[in-house]
Amino acid sequence: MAEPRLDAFQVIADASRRQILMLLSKNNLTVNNLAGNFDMSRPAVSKHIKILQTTGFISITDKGRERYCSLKKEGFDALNEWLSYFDQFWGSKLKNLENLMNDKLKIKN
Amino acid sequence: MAEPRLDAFQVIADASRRQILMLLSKNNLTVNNLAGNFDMSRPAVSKHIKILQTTGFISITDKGRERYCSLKKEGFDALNEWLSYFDQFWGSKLKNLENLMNDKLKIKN
DNA sequence: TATTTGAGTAACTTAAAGGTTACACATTAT
DNA sequence: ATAATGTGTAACCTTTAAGTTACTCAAATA
Repeated sequence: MAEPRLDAFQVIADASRRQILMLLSKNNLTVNNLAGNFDMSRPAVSKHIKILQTTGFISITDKGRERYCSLKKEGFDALNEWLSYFDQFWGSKLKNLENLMNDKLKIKN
Repeated sequence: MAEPRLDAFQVIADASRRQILMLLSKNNLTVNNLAGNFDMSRPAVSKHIKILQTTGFISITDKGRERYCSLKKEGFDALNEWLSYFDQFWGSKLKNLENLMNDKLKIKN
């Protein structure tokens, strides 16, 4: 992969990386733990992890020969900021969340 | 370009497309208007516009031989939803979500 | 100590996004 | 009618992200 230098938008453009983030939102996992969830080779996952780390989406804690991955806020900041800008067009973000929840949870009052 | 079928995340991964959206947030512009803001050729811009249209980020209104582009909410929805999910980890919006849910659902514990 | 296990790196290949130029085709203007 | 303008499409080229296999190395285990 040669360690491409990607920005936050490119980082989340990859479905595998989004899946990694999703998995880490439920448990902190090692590289091998994560790799077990994918069809691709471990080195491929390893590289995705490196990208996620260098772009601030995850942090890694070494524990012996294992490396535990966990979500990190920093990487999401640029994305939140960008979306917030456009939210001006569609009303407040809170409003969106509200609509989203009304849809998802089918709230009846 | 052969009209790749991109998802919302891939759509905004391209800096030129983000720039187009940014320009449209200030004015509704024609294809040529937009192209004037870029170094790349007009056909290249034209293809970006098509991608933005087919993925619901913009809508286009024909006016004679001109095509006016304007922002469209739909395309942003998937992104907002995805980010909202991860916002739960950083608490900033979790508070809002909680309040919202307590309000809407009148959760009793 | 020898072996297995977790993980990173190097070298290579492939698929596809993103650009270009050339062209076609309406619509508008002269 | 002819020319100019706004735009889309086709064919092509280039770059690069993303995958692979093979290898190395350090830490844990037998």
